[in-house]
Amino acid sequence: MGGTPPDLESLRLLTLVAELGSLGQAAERMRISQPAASKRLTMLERRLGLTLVDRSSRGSALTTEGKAVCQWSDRVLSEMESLMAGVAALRADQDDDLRLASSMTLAEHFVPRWIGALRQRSPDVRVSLRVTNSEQAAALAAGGQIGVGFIEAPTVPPGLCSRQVGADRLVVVVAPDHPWVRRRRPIEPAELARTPLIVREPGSGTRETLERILAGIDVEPARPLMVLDSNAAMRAAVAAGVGPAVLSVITVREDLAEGRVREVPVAGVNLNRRLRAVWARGSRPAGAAELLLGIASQRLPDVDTAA
Amino acid sequence: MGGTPPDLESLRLLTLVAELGSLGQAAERMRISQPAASKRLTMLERRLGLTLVDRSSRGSALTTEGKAVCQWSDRVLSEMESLMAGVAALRADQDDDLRLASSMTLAEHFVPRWIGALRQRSPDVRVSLRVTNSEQAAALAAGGQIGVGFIEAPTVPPGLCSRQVGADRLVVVVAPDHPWVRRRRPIEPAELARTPLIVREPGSGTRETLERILAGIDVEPARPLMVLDSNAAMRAAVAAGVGPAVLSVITVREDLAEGRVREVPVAGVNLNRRLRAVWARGSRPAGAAELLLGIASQRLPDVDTAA
DNA sequence: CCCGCCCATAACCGCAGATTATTACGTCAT
DNA sequence: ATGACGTAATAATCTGCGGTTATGGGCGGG
Repeated sequence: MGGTPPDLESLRLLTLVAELGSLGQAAERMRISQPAASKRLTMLERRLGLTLVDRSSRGSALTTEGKAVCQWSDRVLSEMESLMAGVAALRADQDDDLRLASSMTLAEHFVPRWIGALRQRSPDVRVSLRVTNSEQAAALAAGGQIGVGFIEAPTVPPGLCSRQVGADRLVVVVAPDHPWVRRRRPIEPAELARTPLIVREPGSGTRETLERILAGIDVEPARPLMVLDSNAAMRAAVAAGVGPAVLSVITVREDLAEGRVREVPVAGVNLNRRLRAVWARGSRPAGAAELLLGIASQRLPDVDTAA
Repeated sequence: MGGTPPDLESLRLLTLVAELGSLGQAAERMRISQPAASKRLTMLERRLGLTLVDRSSRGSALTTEGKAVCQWSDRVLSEMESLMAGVAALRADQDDDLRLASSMTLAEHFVPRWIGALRQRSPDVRVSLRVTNSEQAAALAAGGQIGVGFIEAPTVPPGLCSRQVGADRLVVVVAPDHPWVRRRRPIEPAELARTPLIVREPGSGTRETLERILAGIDVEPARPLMVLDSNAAMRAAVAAGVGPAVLSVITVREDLAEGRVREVPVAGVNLNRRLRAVWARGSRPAGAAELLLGIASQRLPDVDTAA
């Protein structure tokens, strides 16, 4: 009764049944035969141990439970679509209409979604994406190799125009059993600077922002406890109790919500930062690039920037 | 070259390789043989058209592209985990330690995640969930049939204690080609009240909140244009141009971000509302219920409540 | 130098999931 | 009534994905 995760095709089928109100039509939309769809759905219900649809002789409607599962499925499928959009962009490395580069954080959470939205509206544009760090992305934008770059650096490098596409905040995180969790008052920046931390590699926007903050303090910063080149690795290291780290709240939102790591307040420094789209001064984005910028800034991501 | 979506097992394998640094160890963790893992990964790379891992004779490390895909995969897998947690809770309808009921909106976006976090920490608690509307959930809580209910009603029904677990805002949304999109000034509440709208069924928190707002205006409200009992159906109807609707910003965030629907500002009414956990007065949540409440309110969801 | 760990390839096989053909059930129009 | 058209379920069959075991080939450390 452990419950094996269902495959995405079945979930997609469920959403189609919800949308079209008929199992056969859903089957047609998926380019499979009607019996196949029927069996799949039965199989899905057996796997989940739930009755998802009411079959009547003039159509099928979702049960209450079916609706709930359908909504959760939508989210899974949506993430998968983002993944596919990202992959398509990673793959098309030439012969493309719009070249992008992005820092890790932005690439992880936003860029694939924007690309997906762009492709929905103009499906024929070829988009390519390079995932690097903020420094590299800015350099590529300045050099004209890409149309638009997405960076999270504290300042806009010279020679670039920019537009804000989101907001972010750095947080100090530790494992739930770390002594800092029990503190009653925020820690002081000086103490943070003296503590060996898990940090990203030089050139990353996160690292650079951190250094800029600690540079303002009259304390010799401690040597890094560990240098990692991916946010996921850092999250795992923090949760495993290796030590404290400073990370974008976006990347650890889930870990925080589920209690795998804890946030430690810091006194008196502004850890907010802006996420920006950048492009070479003089070459105003046009066509696909313009459209993408519109999508990206049309609705700024909701981020908790409050203390 | 359309690109078939990969199966979740392969994505999981990728994340395990990233975590463990070795294909063989990842295979072991997944309870499959090493050759199977090797073949799967090769297959995945062929499917996506990308080189994801650098195989060396003393381990495997992800390429830059591999890291990006791995992060996107994490999100897909995380949503699937939520789905499974939700399904497990829907299924266990008796013989359980903690009974929950939730409105649609909360059930869609938050409750499965909280349940998942709860199960991670104490895997042996049996949780059950009923998905209804706010009115029903509150009634179940008041009647003692459930331990905790999650509602989005504007007021706390009598006889219940509550605790805020999130914030939300209602928005007026229309299709991108609706005349309201072109307006330069916010629409007046009276005009909204006079317009036939797509609404949820009576008893839903969304409907109730809307009626409470429109009741404050000295205008006879128009009859509904269409009554639907699921947020997804409303989103589809709005996007299809059926008419305007008033929905939780949470449910339409993606549609807004990707331009499928547009938000129409409303003048002079407060559309914010609180998402609450409720329980019967007198029976303070204990045990699993207490833990879940802690998880839910430990970190309030980041929601854009600003105008 | 050989033994360990890593990964890839080969040959085999079982089962999930597709197909077509057929049955059964309701609704509606004639 | 009755047949036409929609719905979905069942039966029989087959293909191929994804698993297994067995084996071979680099590379590093004791």
